[in-house]
Amino acid sequence: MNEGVEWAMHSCVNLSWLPGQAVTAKHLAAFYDLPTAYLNKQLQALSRAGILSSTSGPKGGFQLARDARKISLLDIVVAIDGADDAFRCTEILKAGPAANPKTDYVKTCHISRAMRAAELTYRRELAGQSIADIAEQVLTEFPAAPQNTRTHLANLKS
Amino acid sequence: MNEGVEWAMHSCVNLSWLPGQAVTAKHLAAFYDLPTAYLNKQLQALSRAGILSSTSGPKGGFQLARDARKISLLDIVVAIDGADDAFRCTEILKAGPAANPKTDYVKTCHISRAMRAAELTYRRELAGQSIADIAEQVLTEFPAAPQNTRTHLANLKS
DNA sequence: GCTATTCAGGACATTTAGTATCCAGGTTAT
DNA sequence: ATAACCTGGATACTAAATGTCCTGAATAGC
Repeated sequence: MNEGVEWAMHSCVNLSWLPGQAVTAKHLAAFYDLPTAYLNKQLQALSRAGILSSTSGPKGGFQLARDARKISLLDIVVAIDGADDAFRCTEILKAGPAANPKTDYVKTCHISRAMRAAELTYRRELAGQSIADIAEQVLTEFPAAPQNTRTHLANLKS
Repeated sequence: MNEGVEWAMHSCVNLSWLPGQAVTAKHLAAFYDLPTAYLNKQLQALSRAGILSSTSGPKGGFQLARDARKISLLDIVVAIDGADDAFRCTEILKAGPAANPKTDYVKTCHISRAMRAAELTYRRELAGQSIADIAEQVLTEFPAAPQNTRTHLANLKS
């Protein structure tokens, strides 16, 4: 899985501490010492997916496009890593002796179906966790986290 | 995910129709028109993992090393694709302002934990499906499958 | 023993995906 | 007007997946 997924999730949690405030890619990158230009690519992907909204120009930057409770971890995985399953059925049964060229083996092959079922439980689990859930867990463990994040980002001189 | 996982699973189902009989990599590859040398690599991995047993020399080949009910889809995924999670926590929190160098963020980071939890449901699902389960499903739908597989493999002239 | 068959595994080549940088162009606050 | 900032394409580098080839070891049949 793309490493950008991790960056995107942490960045979204950070942005959740600053609702309605635009944060530049440069600041988000500096927070974890990430390559700015490359993180920017991930942020653009989140923006295209409607997870973040971006504003150009001075005082511009990124912010959550909707309530953190409505942004699931799955949303971020799909935005950064794509919607494809990890296991891709290439329908090798079509090359076998009992093959029917008309059959959609992605749907009928029992191996494909078992792998797909596992993938669905994975996605269901990720869909059930929101950025707000993560933020709340962090808040419980580190009540100072939001303020710390805000002051640290504010102190990053552009 | 490695495409060899799909090949390995189908090959194991085929081998489950021929208990106690060695089948060569060449024959297993010819069954689905797969590259012999490369499939052989996957079969070797299954052999190293104790899923298949191999015998050298004429009349040699591969066979299931244990009862198909004791071979889960997860066993095969791990043997071919490795045991690593799809999401790899790189502990970017260590580079953040509230970092504690002593902390194991793979275990304490809530994002890491959420991703890990999803991965576990995925693995639990795959661990609950055996090659025998798949074979049984195929048998129910296509009662002639075992015999067809046997005769087809037998007719593949070396 | 000799030979043919087959697995074991290392070396290598090719292709594809992930990682990363740079720049030219458009937007906007001051 | 200028500087800050996002957008997206072009490009380069690296790592992983895919695939081939070859040598060596084991073994069945003669």
